[in-house]
Amino acid sequence: MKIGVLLSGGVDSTVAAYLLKKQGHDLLAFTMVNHEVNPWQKAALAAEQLGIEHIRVDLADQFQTQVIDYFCSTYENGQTPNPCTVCNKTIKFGALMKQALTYGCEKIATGHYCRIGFYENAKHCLLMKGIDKSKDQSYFLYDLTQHQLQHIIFPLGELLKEDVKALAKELEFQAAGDNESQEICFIPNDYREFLKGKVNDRPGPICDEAGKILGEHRGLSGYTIGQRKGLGISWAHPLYVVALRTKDNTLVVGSEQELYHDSLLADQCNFIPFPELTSKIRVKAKIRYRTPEAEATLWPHENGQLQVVFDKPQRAITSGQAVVFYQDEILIGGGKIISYARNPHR
RNA sequence: UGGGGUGUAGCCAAGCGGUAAGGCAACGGACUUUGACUCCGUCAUUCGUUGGUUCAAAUCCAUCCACCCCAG
Repeated sequence: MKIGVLLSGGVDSTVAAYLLKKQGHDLLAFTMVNHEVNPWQKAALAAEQLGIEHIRVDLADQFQTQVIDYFCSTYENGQTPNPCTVCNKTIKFGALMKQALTYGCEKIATGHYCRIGFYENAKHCLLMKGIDKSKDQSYFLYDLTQHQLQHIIFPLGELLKEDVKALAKELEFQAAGDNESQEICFIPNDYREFLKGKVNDRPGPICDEAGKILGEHRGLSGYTIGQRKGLGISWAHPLYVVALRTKDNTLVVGSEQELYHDSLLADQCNFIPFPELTSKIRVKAKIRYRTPEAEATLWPHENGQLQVVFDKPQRAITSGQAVVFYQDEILIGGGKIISYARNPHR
C-alpha cells in the first residue's frame, strides 16, 4: 500500500515510518513548513536514515490563518486556546493529508499513540485510545471526521512509548535521544512573548471575588483559569486564577476551592460513532489533556450545544479548552468548552 | 518629644535564654505534543541600632532610630 507518513523527525514519527516500511509498504514522507520554528532539517535527516522520499509542504499561510490567528484571538477573548486540536483537524489531517492524497497515497500515518477501530464492515471508524495509557493522545484528535479517520494509520497505537524509544535507540535514529517536551510547535519558548504585539491587551487589576484589589496583571492573555504561578501576590494561602473578565480587564483570583465546578457547556461538538447526540448518555469526560477522566452525563442542549454534568466537581474548567468524551477505549466525541455552570439537572 | 504598642527574608509570621518553624511570593528542575495544575529543590551565619548581663541573647537590661495608636 502507498502510505504517506507525516514525519517530524522526532522519535515517534520516525519509528512509525520505520515500522510501516518494515511491513513492506511504499512510503512517502511529508513534512510541513508552518512558521518560524520548523523541524525541516530534522525531518530530512530522519527521512534519509529511513531511506524514503521526503516531500516538503508549505502550509505557512494556512497555518497562520487556521492556527495562529485562532490562537491569538482566543487569548484576546479571555479564553485559552488549544492549538493542537485545531491543527490536527485543519492542518495535519486537513491540508497536509489532502496534499498527501494527491500524491496517490491511500493512507496517512502519524506517530500518535492512538488506535483506529472499525465497525459495520469497516464502513465506519472508531477512534480509540493508545495502548500506552500514559501517552494516549486521542484527546487532541476528538474533532476528526469519519472521512479523516478512514485515511489514517497509527502504527504506534499498540505500542508502549518505552518500547518505541528503545527501538529508536537500537536503530540508532538521530531522534533517539530527544526529550519529550514539545510545547507549542510554533512558539520557541515563551508564549507570552509571542503574543506581544499580536494581541491587544493591557495591564489591569487583580481582584478577589469580593472585588478587593490585590495586585496588577500584565494583560489577561498571560493567564488561564487555575493558574497559580506569576500572580506575584503573597497571601495566607495560594491564590489561583478563577476568572478572566474581559469586560473590565480584570483578573479574578481566589482559593483552590473556588476552582471546582460540576457542570459545563460546550459547543462546536463532534461525535465520531454517530452524527449527533439526541438523548443523554453516560461517559467519562476529560476537560484537559493529562487530567484523569471523570464520570459524567452528557445532555443535548439548545443550538447544538452540550451540557456536561460531572458526578464530582472538576478543577479549573477552562473555556476554550476541549472536553473529550470516552466510553472505555472509545473516543465518543468532544467539544469546545464555552463556560462552566451550576448543574441544572440537580 | 506625655502615655501605650510594634520592629525576624520580597510579604505574612513562629520563637519568650540554648544556637532562626511555617505559609505566600520568587527562582531552578521534573512532568507535558495547548495553556495550566502538580511534584522536587533553592531561598535570613542572622532577628531595627549600639552597647551591656550571661558559658550562651531574636529572646533579659539600657540606648538610640523607625513606624503605629491614644492623648495634647
